[in-house]
Formats: sequence, structure tokens, C-alpha cells
Amino acid sequence: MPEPGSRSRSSSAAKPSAASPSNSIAVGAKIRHDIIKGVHPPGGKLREAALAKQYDVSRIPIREALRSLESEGLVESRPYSGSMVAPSPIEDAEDLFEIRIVLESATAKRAAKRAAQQSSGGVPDERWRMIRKEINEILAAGDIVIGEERYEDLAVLNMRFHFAIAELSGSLSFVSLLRQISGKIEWLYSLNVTRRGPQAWPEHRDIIAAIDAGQETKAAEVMGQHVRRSRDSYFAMMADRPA
Amino acid sequence: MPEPGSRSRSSSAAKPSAASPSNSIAVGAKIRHDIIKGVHPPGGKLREAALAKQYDVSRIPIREALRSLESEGLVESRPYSGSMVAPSPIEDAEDLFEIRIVLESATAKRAAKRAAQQSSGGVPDERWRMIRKEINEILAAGDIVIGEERYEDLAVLNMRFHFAIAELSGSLSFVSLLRQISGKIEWLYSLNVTRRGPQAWPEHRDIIAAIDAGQETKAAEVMGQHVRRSRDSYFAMMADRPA
DNA sequence: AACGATTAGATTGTATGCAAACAAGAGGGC
DNA sequence: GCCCTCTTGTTTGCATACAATCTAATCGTT
Repeated sequence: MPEPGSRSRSSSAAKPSAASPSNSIAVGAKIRHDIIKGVHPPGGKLREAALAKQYDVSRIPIREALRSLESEGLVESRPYSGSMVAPSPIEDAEDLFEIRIVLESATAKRAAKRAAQQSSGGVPDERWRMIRKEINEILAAGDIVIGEERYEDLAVLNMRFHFAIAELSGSLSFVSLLRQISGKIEWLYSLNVTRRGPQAWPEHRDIIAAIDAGQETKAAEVMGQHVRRSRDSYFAMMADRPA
Repeated sequence: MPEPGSRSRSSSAAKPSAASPSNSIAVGAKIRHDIIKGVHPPGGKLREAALAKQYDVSRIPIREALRSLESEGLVESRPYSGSMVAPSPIEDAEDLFEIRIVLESATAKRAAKRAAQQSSGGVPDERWRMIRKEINEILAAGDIVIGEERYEDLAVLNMRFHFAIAELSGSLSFVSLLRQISGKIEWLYSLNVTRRGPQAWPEHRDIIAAIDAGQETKAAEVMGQHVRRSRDSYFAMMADRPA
């Protein structure tokens, strides 16, 4: 009996958070989570059959999930040779922060530009308001999570905040590009979230304030500073414990 | 007889250029090509069964190819609803050029930095020299292709040049991010290559000269200018023929 | 006639079986 | 003893079969 076989759709059910339309997407989220948590260590081989048994699906959803994770840079594959967990993002932390600086400064600038157009144009734009409202919810949720010291959830909220800013920019290309590196960013962030998280969270309000005010240059600058502080905090943390 | 069935590995064989280790990658390249050439029009539905018959493979390689193209932004999919060709990149041309400006300026800057380290450090770095040599070949090949007015090939060479610069930066993250949008960039570029191509090609030598000289700021500036000129040429072309 | 529920068709998602390709080890030749 | 070759085992890649879901056309109701 090599494969699961029966209609075991129920198994563990996992997150009801996002709509789980297909099994393959849910499995991908689980594997991503396990990679970030270190269940699958960097450089470790990911064998399809083993994963299929472990997550109680057949190899097909596993393969699709691995391809998806490969496009996020969390997994590396070679034809006929299999997949392995990518090296720890520590290796390219410098690159990732530099990318974030240029990319997210651009999204913040764009978002501020659109905010200014919203105010002057008189066109409400329902989608903009919806995302803007969601940002307030994310910020409030973050305050609570920090109070309860649930830092793992804070890493997710942090990612959602930065995605929301990208969505405010109105550019699907920016969102898509941010998604591409979001896996490694979240991974990196989770390594330092207990130190950086509480300090960083209030800075988000400065970012959204500049955007609301429609100040393009300032929004870009504040976002750039925010990411630079994250970078510096990260490297300070690494220097503290080279154990 | 719904699927191909037999061991038809031979079919058309396509490009011997890149090693074709697995069928699915080759099929992906074909579909990408056909999307850019307009065989599959923007917004057109991509049905797996039809594609499977058309490219003479089963649905599995087709699915993998579609996922890969989805991560490049050339295809959009919804679970249980199927895939369709993404809207023409004309829609987000502005975004794509802005992304290229910030991203490729950064890669050029990094490449120049590494070039300076190469010169001073005395460490030859075999990989760097190999890529550097490949760039010369790309530039020479471009000259020939322009002479013969084979502009379709020029679009491919242009993409290879910009990838090579990213590889000179030494950062896999930058390369991976550029790959993410390379599909749409090439698509966009191919719409204007007959006008922009011959004009743009010599500019590549200015870029590599600044990199070789190790001038970080200048390399970034020249690359930024190069992309801005491409942008302006593109929008001028669109204004000329709104037909 | 317009609108909603329902059912039939088509299409995607997943499971399984088999073939191709890689990887490591045994055996023979130099 | 060392290197090369062949063989065997494991793993990925692909083809097919089937189940779950969506879509749209039909039928019934208001």
C-alpha cells in the first residue's frame, strides 16, 4: 500500500483561515510553515513519497506544492534529482533587505500617490477603502498579539501589513513580486521577531500616516528607514549570538 | 483515447539550446513562446486537455508548465476554474518599467562593486570570468542579429544580457526576482524591439564599461537611464500607433 | 416573462501504476 | 591496489483513471 488511497479528506483539516479550495494549496502552506519552523532543516532532502505519507495526500499535490515553494525560493529542485530545502535565508539576508528597501520604498511611494488622488479626485474607490480598513485591523491585532507575546503570529501580521501596503499601490506587479520573496522575508523575520517585533510595530503607523497624507517622498523615506532598521536589528542580533 | 498514450518523446524536439532534462520544462518554454507570439491571445482560456493534445503530452506536464508560467505572471489561474492567459502586459507597462529601474539599477551597482573587489582582491573567481565572457558573446551575437534584422532573436538576447548582469551581482535573489518578471518584460520588449532594439543595443556596452570600471554609482545611473529610455521609447511607440 | 433551483456536461484536482533517469555499490580488468 | 563497468535499488517524471467541483442550460415556480 504505497499511497494513502482512501478518501481521507478529513485528516487534520488545518487552517480554516484562508479558503482552502484545493488540497495542494493547503499542503503547500503546511510545508512552508514547517520549513520556517525548522521541521525540515535547510539543505535537507524533500522526498515526494515521504512527504506524501507525512501530509496524507498523494504525490501530485506534493509536487505542485514543491513547485510553488520553489518559485518562492524556499525549495530548490533539480530534474530527476529531487528537491531540498533552500539554504537558510541567513545566506542572502543582505540581498533580501536591499531588495526590500528599493521595492517597498516604491510601493509606499505609489500608495501615497494614490492616496493623494483619492482625496482630490473625489472618487471613493471601494477597494482602496477596504484595504485601508484592513490595515487598521492588522495594526490593532498586532497590538494585542504583542501584549500577549505571541510573536509567531506577529510575523504573519507583519507580512500581511507589508502586503497591504503593496496592494494600496494598486499595482499587481508589485504585489506579485513581493509575494515572490515573502517566504524568505517571513523566515528571516521570524528569527528576530522577539527582539525587533515590539520595536518595529509602531513604525508601521508612521508609514501609513505618510501615505494617508499623500506625501510620496516622505512615505518612501519612512518605509526605507523602517526596513533599514529591521536590517540593522537583524545583524545586531546575529552578532550578539554567533553561537 | 483521451490522452496521447504512446512513448512519443520525439515529436518535434524543439530547442537544443538549453538542456531539456524534462518534458515539462520544454513544454513550458513552448507555451511561453506561443503566448508572447500571440498564438494564445490575452484573456484566452487555456484548457489542459486541449493543450495536452496540442503539445502531445499528458495533462501533468501541462499543469506544471502552467504553474510555472503563473509564477511568471503570464498565466492566471483559479482553482477548479482553469487558467487563462494574463492580460497583455501593456496594462502594467508603467509598473514593470518602474520595477526594472529600481531592481536593475541595484543589480548593476552590485555588479560594479563585485568588479572592483575582483580587481583589488586579486581573486580571479572563475564563475565571474565565465559570465563576463558570456556577456561579450551576447553583445557580439546581438550585433550580428541586428545586421540581419532578426529582431525576434534580439529580444531573447536582450533578456539574456540583463540576466547576465544580474548574475554578475552575485546574488541569487536578484536573479530569481528578475526571472519572476522576465516573461512580461520580454513580452513587452518584443512589441517594440524593431524600433528600440538597434538603438538600445550599444547602450549595453556603456553599462558593462561602468561595471568593469567598478564605478558603482555610475553603473546604477547608466542602467537606470537605459531602462528609462526603453520606457520612453515604448510609450512613444504606443502613442504613434493607437490603432 | 423573469427569476431561482436543479441537473447534465465539461473541466479541474487527485490517486495510482509504470517507465526513465540518477546514484551507489559489487565485480572484474589493468 | 586502483579504476572502470555493470548492475541493482531508489527516486523522480509521466500517463491514465477516477472523483470533486464548477458552469450553464433546463425546468419549474412566482
